[in-house]
Amino acid sequence: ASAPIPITCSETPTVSQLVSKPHTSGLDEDGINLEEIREFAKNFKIRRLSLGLTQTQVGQALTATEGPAYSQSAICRFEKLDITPKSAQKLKPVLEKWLHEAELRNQEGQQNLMEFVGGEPSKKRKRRTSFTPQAIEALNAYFEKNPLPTGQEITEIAKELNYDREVVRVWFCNRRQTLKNTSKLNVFQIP
Amino acid sequence: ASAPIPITCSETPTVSQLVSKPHTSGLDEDGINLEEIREFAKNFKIRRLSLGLTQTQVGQALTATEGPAYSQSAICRFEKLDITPKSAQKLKPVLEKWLHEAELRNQEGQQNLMEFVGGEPSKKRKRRTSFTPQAIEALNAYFEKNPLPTGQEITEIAKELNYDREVVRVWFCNRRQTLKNTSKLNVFQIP
DNA sequence: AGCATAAATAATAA
DNA sequence: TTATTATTTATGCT
Repeated sequence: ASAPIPITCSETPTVSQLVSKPHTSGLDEDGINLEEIREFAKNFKIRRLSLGLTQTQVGQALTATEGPAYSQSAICRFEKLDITPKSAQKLKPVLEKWLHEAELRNQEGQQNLMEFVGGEPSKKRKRRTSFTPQAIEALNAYFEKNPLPTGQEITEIAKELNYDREVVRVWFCNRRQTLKNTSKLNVFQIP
Repeated sequence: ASAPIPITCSETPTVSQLVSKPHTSGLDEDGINLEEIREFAKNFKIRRLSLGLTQTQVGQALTATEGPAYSQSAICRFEKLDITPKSAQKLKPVLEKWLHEAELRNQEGQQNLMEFVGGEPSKKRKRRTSFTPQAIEALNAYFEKNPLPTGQEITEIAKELNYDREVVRVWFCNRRQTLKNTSKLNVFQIP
């Protein structure tokens, strides 16, 4: 059979669904200890944050060291237990081992950890950009014409205004966000 | 290893600048224990995250309970030690007391913590909007009537709302997942 | 002293 | 998983 087109989503429930069921003993039908996974997921997040690592960093580091690739989304879903028990069971030991190793490196020094994670040792936060009034005016004009420019258009705008492309892209993101918030404010609570 | 943090300005230096100076004993000229403040700031962040609180929540809660108002920026600057020793010294006991109280409440249950913090107990994360508000309203109405529509029903809904059938199908998939997960989202709840 | 918003991070529709 | 939205954190400014 080729190219099956499922009409409904998989019926396999996620860990968070199963673990909240009151009458299960903590083991699912495959003998997976859901309660243990829940505990670990909670703990994992706190330990990750204690190390000062992001979901993205963990995903990228795992992708570099282990076989399969792990995206930021995958780590996010594990922490929220928004995955099936089978997936969680498979991922748990990988995360456990990696995190333990990371903590050991961290004790040897922050530098060792960053080396282990694979990122640049001291990636600094980008300096906050100050747009000139002229640039803001121009950006707003573009935004009014099209609040959701394509990648090509962003590149052109950035070139025209002589700003970094990424900076322009983020400006549009934040501008959409701000607009959405303010218009919502007007809808729900008019002073 | 070198600390590339030049203190060029003539203004009062921040804690993070002072604490990184190699040959100070940890006490500044006013007898403030900078090392202790640094330790606390680091610890405060981890404990805050363990409680699942944002800087904004802490600031708002402090504003409500204590005398002076604290913005999210203020909490941020404290955690990063981007403040003068004098300010840090003043803020530290306030944060310490508040956080301890929050942790006690948390042990009594997640609900107690949220009550203490002052936020709405079950404030749901706003949903990402790729549909128009009208469409979402309609979709939710359909979903309430039947969260698991047949292929035929999906086709009809899609036609009615003038969206692609596949788009509507996926919306229901994600909607089911999201609903189930968000109601059990609380990782930190006491079993 | 803190607002406005740029940048970074987490969550999620597709 | 990818690409984007939603949320949180950080900082330039006055």
